[in-house]
Amino acid sequence: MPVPVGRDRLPREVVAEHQRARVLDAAPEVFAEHGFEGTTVDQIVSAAGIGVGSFYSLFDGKLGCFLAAYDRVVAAGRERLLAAPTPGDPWPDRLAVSLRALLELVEEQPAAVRIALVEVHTAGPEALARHERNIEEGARLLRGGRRYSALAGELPATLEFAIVGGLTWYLQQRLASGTLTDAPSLLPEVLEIVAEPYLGAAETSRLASRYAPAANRES
Amino acid sequence: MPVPVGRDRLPREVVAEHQRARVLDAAPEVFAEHGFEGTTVDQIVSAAGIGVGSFYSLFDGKLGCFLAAYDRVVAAGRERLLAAPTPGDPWPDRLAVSLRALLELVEEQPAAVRIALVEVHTAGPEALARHERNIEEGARLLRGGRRYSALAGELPATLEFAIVGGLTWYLQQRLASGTLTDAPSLLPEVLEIVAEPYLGAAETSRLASRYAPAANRES
Amino acid sequence: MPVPVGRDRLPREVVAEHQRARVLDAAPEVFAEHGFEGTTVDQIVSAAGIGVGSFYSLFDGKLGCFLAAYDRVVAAGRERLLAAPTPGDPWPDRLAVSLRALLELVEEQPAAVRIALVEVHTAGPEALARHERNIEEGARLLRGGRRYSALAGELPATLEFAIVGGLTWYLQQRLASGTLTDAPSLLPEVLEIVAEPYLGAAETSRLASRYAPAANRES
Amino acid sequence: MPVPVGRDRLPREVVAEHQRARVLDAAPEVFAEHGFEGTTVDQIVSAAGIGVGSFYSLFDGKLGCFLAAYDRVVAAGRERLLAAPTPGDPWPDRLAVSLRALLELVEEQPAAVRIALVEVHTAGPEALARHERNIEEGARLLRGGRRYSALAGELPATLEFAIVGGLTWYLQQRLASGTLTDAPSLLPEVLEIVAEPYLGAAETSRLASRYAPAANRES
DNA sequence: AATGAATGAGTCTTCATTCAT
DNA sequence: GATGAATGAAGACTCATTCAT
Repeated sequence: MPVPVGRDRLPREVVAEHQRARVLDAAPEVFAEHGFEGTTVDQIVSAAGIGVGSFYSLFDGKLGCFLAAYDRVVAAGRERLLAAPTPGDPWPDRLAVSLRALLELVEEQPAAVRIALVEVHTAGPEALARHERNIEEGARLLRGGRRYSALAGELPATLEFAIVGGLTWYLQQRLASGTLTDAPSLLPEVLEIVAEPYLGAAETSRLASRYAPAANRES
Repeated sequence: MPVPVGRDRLPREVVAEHQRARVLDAAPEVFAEHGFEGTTVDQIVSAAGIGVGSFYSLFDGKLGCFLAAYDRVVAAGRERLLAAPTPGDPWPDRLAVSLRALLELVEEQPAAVRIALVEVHTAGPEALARHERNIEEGARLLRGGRRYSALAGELPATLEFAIVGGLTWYLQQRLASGTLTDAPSLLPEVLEIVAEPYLGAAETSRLASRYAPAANRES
Repeated sequence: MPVPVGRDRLPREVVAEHQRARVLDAAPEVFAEHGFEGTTVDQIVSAAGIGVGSFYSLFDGKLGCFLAAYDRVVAAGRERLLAAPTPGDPWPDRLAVSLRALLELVEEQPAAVRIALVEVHTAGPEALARHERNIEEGARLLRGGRRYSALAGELPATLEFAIVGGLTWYLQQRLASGTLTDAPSLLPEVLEIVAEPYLGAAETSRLASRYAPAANRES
Repeated sequence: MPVPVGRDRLPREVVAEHQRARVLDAAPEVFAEHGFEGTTVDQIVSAAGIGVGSFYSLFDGKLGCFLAAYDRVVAAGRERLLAAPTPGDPWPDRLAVSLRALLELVEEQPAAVRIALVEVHTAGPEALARHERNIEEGARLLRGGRRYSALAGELPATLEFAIVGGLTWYLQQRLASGTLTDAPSLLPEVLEIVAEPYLGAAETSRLASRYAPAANRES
């Protein structure tokens, strides 16, 4: 594989991207800890190990930084949830695998999840607008499950929003209480919230025992 | 000029209580509009028509005022929800009537509902702690419905939290979009979220048609 | 003379006005020393002996303070120049007396004169606009002298602006060089600049010897 | 590959000088638009098409750049004003031709004139000192006209400063108002300000009609 | 007891200057 | 030699809280 001729195009841009990445890596932790309003730019730059000046050349102020971090967190999460399931599998299986991936994400990056679900509400109208678009996308994906429901016709139009809300609440609660050491073990409960309205209790239970780790199957 | 003995022992306290009430009446509107961090003490005292000095003799700072307003709003809401149903009635009917009362409350005092469900997340750990206690109380009340469920044994332990989360989300969404002109008509959907896990689809539907206003029964 | 009934309406407003006055007294010195851009709000509040917060409740920022100081300085100057001459006197005499008053003002309050004539150019468009209006007023007043001129018809339309410019320049120069210890003695030169175009050299000379202090007549 | 001896001894210096020239060409426009304090180094280097690093190796900071630009502008202006008149001609004619050249300069390079006459006041003491030296030189040149004045003995010592001040003011006013499309046509007024004190009204008028463009002679 | 004028710590942001590449 | 990314000191301004009247 031939290396492109030319001395070092990379360095400059790579470094810039690298710095942006450092900030976007550090920002969620800071925003998650203090909230959007309570976070100061100084806290962010300290955590990222850059100067204030660099921060302002990298982002359009504190809000710009939050939005960028939010977008990145959401993009990474979407990617992960969509990449997890095997393409040809039936919807219930794909849903279960995606939710398991979500739980793993929550365990690995609680701060990222927190800014995507909680802090986004406090960062002004633009953040809220983006959040709503993302929630709607989530609801749209979920709605695909209606074809698997015997009760499809009776399901209320806002079901998906209620599900997303319930799920968010559930994760938030776990996040806040700090008791989230074995996230994947929560899969049965999460499936209960998300899948049961479409598949019914019995099928949901079967799905849970198929995808939950062994440790939980015996409970 | 002799002052009548005991002239204003009462008045003083009464006036103080009256002023506290004025502030607690005005505060939810202000906090709901600007968020906790975004609200200034000046905005509160202006809305309440008192001086800053009085404010600080009445409350322990901005946070103290928020907590007091939150407590009052929650107490009034609990009172209302508990007082609405007829004591001897069966649980499903009492639930439906309470939820209808909740929807009326949302319509009448959206700001109060908003600080109780949304802004409370941004007012620091003490606010969060109180909120969690209240949510737990709500979940405890709801849990009483399990005895009516055929599936009682299979219901996940966190079901009630998910329900509260879904309900909160649902109300929040409606609140934010500003389209909440006929709150009581939402009763069927709300029952779907709250009651269906316990009573099943059929019974929930029957409950809805019994307590929803006529206008919606025909839909 | 009966004192108005009522405890103390004065104090509050008097104090407020007093503080404003303190700032407006101190500001010209600071602005004159560092220029508009070079002056910091901290320098102003230190000089005035108040806190930053008070400053911002008194004025609409640094520019607001400058404009207020400029207006006050101009108003005081106009007042002084207009009040100096004896109403019934002929124009040349009134002009001479006004100019003598101006020179006294320059000697007493060089900082005030400096912000009115020099710094005003660096404080943005609003300051410039006000300055131009004032200059035009000065030119208008001066134009009254044309009726005393034998050459009235031939005088260029912009004569008055050139005179004001020349006078400004002259004062500025003296101000800048710091050699302005006996301002009134400059009256003959100032009359030369301002009055000569209207009255001619001979009459101007006579005017100067009539209004200049004795000490200079012999030179 | 042998490099030709002495290949680029010149080029290096030439390039440096070339870059300096590019900056000094661009700087007046920038300083004239934003004022000295309001101008950022970034604006200058962007306009000049060089990097910040180069800027700092070329000049001693922003002030150094301004001073260099000021000097260059003044030198070019002096050159032009001195080169315009025919050496052997009488002083009044040489003055008229120089002033016409000045007006052409104002029309061609308003930004240069602006930094030389206006912005120089806001660039600190060193700039002011240089400015004063230049003004004094102008006054000295002007003073040569006294020998042509019948009133030579009576002319005040500061006449020349007042003339320069009046002229500056006049040009500034025209520059600021943006109405300076046909600068040479202003020659009669400018002569009125500058030459009349020496030559008297009649001779000044004759001078104007001799050097003003035809279009104005008929007025 | 009630008021609101006064305070100043703390925030976001800009920009002249340096220095590693 | 030239570049521009990085720096951080410094500025304008806000607002929770205090305290003299």
